[in-house]
Amino acid sequence: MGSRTTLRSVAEAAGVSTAAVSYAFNRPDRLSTQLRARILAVARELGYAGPDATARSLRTGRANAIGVIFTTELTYAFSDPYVLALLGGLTETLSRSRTSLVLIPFAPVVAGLTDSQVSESLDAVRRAVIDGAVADGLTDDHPAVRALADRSLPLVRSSETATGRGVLIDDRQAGRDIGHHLVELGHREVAMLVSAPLAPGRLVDRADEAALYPYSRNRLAGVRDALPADARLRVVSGGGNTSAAGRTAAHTIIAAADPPTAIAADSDVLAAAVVEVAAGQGLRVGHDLSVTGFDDVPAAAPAGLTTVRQPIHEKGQLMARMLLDPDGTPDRVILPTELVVRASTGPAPGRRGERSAT
Amino acid sequence: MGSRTTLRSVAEAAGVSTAAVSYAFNRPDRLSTQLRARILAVARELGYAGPDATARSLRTGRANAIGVIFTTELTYAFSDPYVLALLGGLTETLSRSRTSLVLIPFAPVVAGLTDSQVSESLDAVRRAVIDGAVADGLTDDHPAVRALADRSLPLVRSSETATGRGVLIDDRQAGRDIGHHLVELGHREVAMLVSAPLAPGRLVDRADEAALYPYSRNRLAGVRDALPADARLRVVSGGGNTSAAGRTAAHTIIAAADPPTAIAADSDVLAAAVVEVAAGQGLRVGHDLSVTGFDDVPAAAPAGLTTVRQPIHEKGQLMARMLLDPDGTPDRVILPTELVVRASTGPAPGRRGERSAT
DNA sequence: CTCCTCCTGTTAATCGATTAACAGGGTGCA
DNA sequence: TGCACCCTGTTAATCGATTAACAGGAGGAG
Repeated sequence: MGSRTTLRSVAEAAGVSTAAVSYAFNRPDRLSTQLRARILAVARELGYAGPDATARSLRTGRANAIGVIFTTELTYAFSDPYVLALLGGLTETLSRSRTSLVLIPFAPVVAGLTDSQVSESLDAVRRAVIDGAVADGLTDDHPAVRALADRSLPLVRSSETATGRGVLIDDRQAGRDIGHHLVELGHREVAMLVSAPLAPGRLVDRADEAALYPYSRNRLAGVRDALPADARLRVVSGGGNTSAAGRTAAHTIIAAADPPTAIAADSDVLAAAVVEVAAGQGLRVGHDLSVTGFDDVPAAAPAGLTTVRQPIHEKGQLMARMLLDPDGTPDRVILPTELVVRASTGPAPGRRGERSAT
Repeated sequence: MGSRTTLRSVAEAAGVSTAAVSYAFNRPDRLSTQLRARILAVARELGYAGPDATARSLRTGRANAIGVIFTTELTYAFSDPYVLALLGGLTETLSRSRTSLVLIPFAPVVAGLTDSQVSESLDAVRRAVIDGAVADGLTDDHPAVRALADRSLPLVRSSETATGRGVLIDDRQAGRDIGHHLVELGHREVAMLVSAPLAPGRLVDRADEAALYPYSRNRLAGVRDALPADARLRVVSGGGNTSAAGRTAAHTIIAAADPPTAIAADSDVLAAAVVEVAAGQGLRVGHDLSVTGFDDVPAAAPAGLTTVRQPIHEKGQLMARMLLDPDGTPDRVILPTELVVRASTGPAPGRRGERSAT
């Protein structure tokens, strides 16, 4: 009376031990059919729906859930095709083992956060009842990653510098592929558009490069590798990887006194924004201006976007599997990428026909 | 040694009570600055990252998380714009209170599930460590909803028959709005395309109607209300609310011996698929065939789709707020909808020019 | 000098389960 | 008859914290 019904109250009402009630719900074979039936009947009568989830988690040490950290505004995250594909892969694998996915919010790192904001944000990370977590695109020294590591939770990362487990792609090689493709087409004036926590359109100098996401840095390095000495590469911030930010940045680039002949974007979202702006300015994409993306999201093919395909869905599946079955999976996997050439890239203007063999 | 470090081991190492350690982490003001510093130092030394999340949840009775049930394949869910908008609204509000969102998988009800499949699926629902849950588009007698109710967790629904709390729209009125619009345009041969757990393209008879989602039934009833006696309405299953299923259904409808002049779809996704198929068959949408959708998702405007706008994002925000602050929010809210007329609807063929005033 | 408060820290009950170890009775078999 | 083994069910320790109630000492007011 008064207090909620628990395993114990059911046991008392049925005149058995709490162990018996527990077995009635968890191990039917440990009890005679009649006793189990009686216990279940008493439970139903008392409105007892089964063992409490939290208590069970505490006792068994399993939460049946894994977490994923969101450092961007969650609202935006649900419009990012990369994130969606990753979530799709994760949940597909998780749901097979009846494991939930916990979306953990962390204050977006738009501007610098004060310490107290960070520690407040960390609260959600610390309080999350999970068996492991996925941190995609976060550096080792990100507060959330650190908090997770401190909790000594199994962690899967997508970062190159992964300590512990990771599923990654060779961003630098992918960058080279893009670079070579553009160079082959005769481009010597290239702009790289990276999503970064910097104002969209802003020119990224060497000092700023530290602020870039690790994958951006690597892709950038790859593009640099591929460019010959006589080529010029400028790096421009695309802001938060949204269409709007991409358009802003695209305008800046295109309006420059000496615009590039090719723009290599960090993501298909940004690339699509560039294509849109370019078309709006009367430029023929693939002729007057070449544009490349990254990821090969579903929208890339219809848009005719040259891009690097990475198996995002599989990445999510694999990350989930690594957390569910640590022993049956490797600690580190590098997934293949592939340059997909479509209509958005073509010979550099003024050099048409010069395309070198293969 | 051997065992993980806990609040207790820190207390012992520091030579204080466990209460002191707890206070050091949760209530700085209860301890002298020096003692707190000493405890924190000892904790750091021992690699103690703070109170265990699960134990804390058990003791305080708060999980700092709310759940949302997914009955469709999760992979698909992340491509459904309605779901994404709802999730966006939910997470936006939740992240402000540092609350996580738990995505709980439940076996998709494609075909009939066996009892054991259902009870296996229910496991995730029972084990979810949450303070409340959102069940969108599920009937009262859905096993997952029942399981949640049995756990006596606060529940927010979007269903008309909501027991407890709910955020809903007037689906029937929305249906009437669509019906009136089409009737005004002179349409008398109308097909309603509903997402339902039935084969796409299949004609839905009165018996099948019980299998429709509640919102579909209500929208259907609304359309029926609006149609005059001389009009004919056929109901067709659009399957699982995907483009692919929608295209299949669209083909069936358009290929019929006596095709309708207007197709009212249950969702913008289905409507867009219809438009695509119709265009592919050389039909001019808005002239030869009128098409309406539902939701007014982002893609609807560019596609020129006539549809009913519902404030999905706000719905999500409100649902979250209801769970976070039960006392400060009403039990039941009906959100407004609005018919948005665009180019996909026009006068019925053979009646052009007859459009009645307003 | 006495009484009252405030400040710090401790005691101990409690949240709601799981499960290894044990025990008693029935069966099967030699 | 004796012994081993299987079936059922119980005992009791444990998972890792939170927090109301209490207590001792310091300082202030009267």
